[in-house]
Amino acid sequence: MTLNKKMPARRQRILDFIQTFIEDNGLPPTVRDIQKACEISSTSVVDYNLRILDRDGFLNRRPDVARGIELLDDAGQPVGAVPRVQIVGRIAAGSPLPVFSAEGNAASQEFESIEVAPDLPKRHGRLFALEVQGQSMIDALIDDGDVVVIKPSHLAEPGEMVVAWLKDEEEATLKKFYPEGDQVRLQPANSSMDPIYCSAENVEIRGKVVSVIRKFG
Amino acid sequence: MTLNKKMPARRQRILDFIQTFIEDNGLPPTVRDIQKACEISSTSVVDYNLRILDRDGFLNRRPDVARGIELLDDAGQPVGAVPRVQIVGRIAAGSPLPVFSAEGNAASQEFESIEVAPDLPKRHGRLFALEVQGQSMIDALIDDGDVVVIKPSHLAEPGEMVVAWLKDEEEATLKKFYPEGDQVRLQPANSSMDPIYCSAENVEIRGKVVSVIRKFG
DNA sequence: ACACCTTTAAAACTAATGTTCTCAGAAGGG
DNA sequence: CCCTTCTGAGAACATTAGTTTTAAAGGTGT
Repeated sequence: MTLNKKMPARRQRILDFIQTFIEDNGLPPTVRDIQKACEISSTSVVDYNLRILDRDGFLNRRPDVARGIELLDDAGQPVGAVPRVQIVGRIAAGSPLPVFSAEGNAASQEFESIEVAPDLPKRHGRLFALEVQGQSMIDALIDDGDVVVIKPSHLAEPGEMVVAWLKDEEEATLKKFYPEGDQVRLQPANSSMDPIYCSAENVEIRGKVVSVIRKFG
Repeated sequence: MTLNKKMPARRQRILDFIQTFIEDNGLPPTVRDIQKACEISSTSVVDYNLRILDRDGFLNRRPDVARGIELLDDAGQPVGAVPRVQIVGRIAAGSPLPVFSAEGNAASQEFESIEVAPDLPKRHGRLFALEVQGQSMIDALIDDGDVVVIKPSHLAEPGEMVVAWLKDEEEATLKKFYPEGDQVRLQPANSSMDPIYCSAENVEIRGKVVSVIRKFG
């Protein structure tokens, strides 16, 4: 989605410079700032490239506004905005897991969102969150009210903490994932607890746990 | 430190507007943006007030730069920088707690920092963090490697999660704080565990736990 | 070679925007 | 009361900065 066609080196350099400039100075650069920094002979060339970057969704330009450049991330959202992830539902032992839908969050507007550290979305892309209800995840060292930040995925590397759906039990659980042949070992984070063994067909990975956040007050 | 003298309502309004504008638009406002929003009759009045706000350390103005306003926080640092809290040390059962010094972090440069959600520093001010080493905090549902975000304080309200230093035992612990006469009840977060009772003299509160962060990958 | 599109270039134009000048009322101190 | 300082107002000024115009060089496919 990020690039269908090739990005000319000069245009990439412009894009990189804008990001660096904003980080360093707290405000977007002017056309002439870009011109000098990228060693471009004319402002019109900068304008030309900005026009394309705008058209291709890499940034927004506010017409006739000084420094009116706004960088967009891969999801088309302004960069530098407060990083929020939607809490798409609650998770508890025995309760059905909400569906992770990358699009069409129209129905989930009733749920809140939570602020997270900016490096999370930066490193993992689009994320969702679940609020844990009850003490059922205590073996994963996750308390009532904790928020679990999740990257949607159907695959996982051995050892990764995943949101697993046990089909037969109709139960969601947070465990470390270890495939062992046609069996799967699900290891609780609390190493004093015993693992669960399931048949691979019975386990459905819904996502990887990226972070657990507990807030007080 | 924030204000020695009175801040006129209009000047405060300008300051608030600048902050809101930056949050909403991702770039600072122009003098005329401020003029319209704050219903000021002349740009020179805006300039006059900005000059004073600059002199008093509330913001930086870059001369002759469009939208060259940069808001500063109470510590004189640019607002909007990535929110980081210093990890001032590690905490483990039986190990001495590092001292929380608000100033003079010159010696603690060897430690890393961690990105946190922007609302944490916004709500609680200056924060520190400790990285938990080992399984000793497992009764507080805190795992090896978790980062505990702390607001320095020597007082706490009943029920708050605190960093407590037990003098006799020379031990740091994270528990919920309940004063009971000249006794103190320290309740683990995991409600299936039993509380500890100490004499009030033996307990020293070092800070309040604001958040616990666990990152994977 | 020829159309056609992309990209670069130089210069000028115009709107946006920071700054300054002059004037005036209000507030406080001697 | 007069003087100074702080604050506000209106207008003009000067620079910054987005935009446009025109032209041409570099590809690509036919």
